[in-house]
Amino acid sequence: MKLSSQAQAFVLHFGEMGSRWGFNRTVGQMFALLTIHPEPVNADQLAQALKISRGNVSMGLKELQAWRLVELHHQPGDRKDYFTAAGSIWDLARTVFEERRKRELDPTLTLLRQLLLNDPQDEQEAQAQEKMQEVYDLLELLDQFANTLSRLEQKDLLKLMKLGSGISKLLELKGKVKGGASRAK
Amino acid sequence: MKLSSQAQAFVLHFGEMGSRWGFNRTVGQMFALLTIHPEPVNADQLAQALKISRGNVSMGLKELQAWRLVELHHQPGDRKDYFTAAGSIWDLARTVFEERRKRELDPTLTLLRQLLLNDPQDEQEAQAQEKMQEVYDLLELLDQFANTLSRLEQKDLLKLMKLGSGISKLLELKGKVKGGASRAK
DNA sequence: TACAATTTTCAGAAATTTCTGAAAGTTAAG
DNA sequence: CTTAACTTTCAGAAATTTCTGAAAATTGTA
Repeated sequence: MKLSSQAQAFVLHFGEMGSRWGFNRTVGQMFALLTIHPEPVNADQLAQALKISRGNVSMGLKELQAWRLVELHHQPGDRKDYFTAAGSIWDLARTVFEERRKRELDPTLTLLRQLLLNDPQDEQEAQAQEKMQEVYDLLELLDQFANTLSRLEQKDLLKLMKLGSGISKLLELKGKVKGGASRAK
Repeated sequence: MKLSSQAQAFVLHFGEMGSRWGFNRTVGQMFALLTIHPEPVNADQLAQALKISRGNVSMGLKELQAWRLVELHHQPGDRKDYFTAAGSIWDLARTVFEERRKRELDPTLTLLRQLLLNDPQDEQEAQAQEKMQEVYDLLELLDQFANTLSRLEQKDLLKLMKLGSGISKLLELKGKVKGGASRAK
């Protein structure tokens, strides 16, 4: 498997960005390669194309499977496992978005829920809890919103994202229109 | 400066989550502490409370300043620098969101713009570029949307986030209502 | 200017994460 | 069952990131 210099640059960049997006360099590279490569790719091909060890590829694929970003395929008469990116670019983005929501918000929500169960023992603690409650409320809202967005149909999501500042205008409508959205069943 | 065990837990957790949110452990801890602490805090207090070196505090504060998450204050008659979190919880969240957009999307958009300028040399490259274009279009849209959201007034943002699945209903309205949002000036 | 208080820097140490490759494990075919 | 093809595991090595603390730089005051 030969990568064009374009593809090479794309793959290397995803490797560099990987850590900001929640995975390590080689996982980022593997994801990039599978994303632009139209044909299913096997582990040896990945190791060769990315110049990394076979073991590393195995671990990386496990990670990508945990993220639900790859799909396993088989070629008739070949015992190797072949992989492709799991779905369209939009599907992939949605999956990354969902996984990140889980990893970046859920643990904190869980902890804050715990901490907020305790009664504050003094003024100092009461003040800290107030802040924690604010953090909790915001993250909870964000979590629900992220959840809503990732459940939207692509058509609606696209419409929403293209609204731009028109969003405010649309929000003004809410509740002002006879039979408007807020009242719809 | 003494931290209650509640505050301690909060701070340690932010330290652990730090790497997922884009900063390292001690920066995460410093951010958490400044967020729940009502009074301005100086570098020595941070070092003592978090049990880290003075040098590390200095680097961490530099990082938090780069993120625009802290504000510098001075106490009359005291030459030390004192810090507080920069604004309300909402302000902070918005800032983190904006910074992350910059760090996680902009470099990739820049690279893809570059790569897409080149004419594909063969079929293979043409196919790869098609995918890259898709990735670009999606990230560009996401970037603009993130931008729109972070410019929204808190009131509107809150309204939007609370809509839940009502979003689809509201989107249906778009363009169907006389003088609706899409046509408003 | 001189000095003391404070902050910043940065080389090397420590901690953490990632990677390799050999060995162990699994699976399909004969 | 046996074997060969393939995948996974994981201990230790390598790479990277973070942290420390002493020295250098900066700053306000007298």
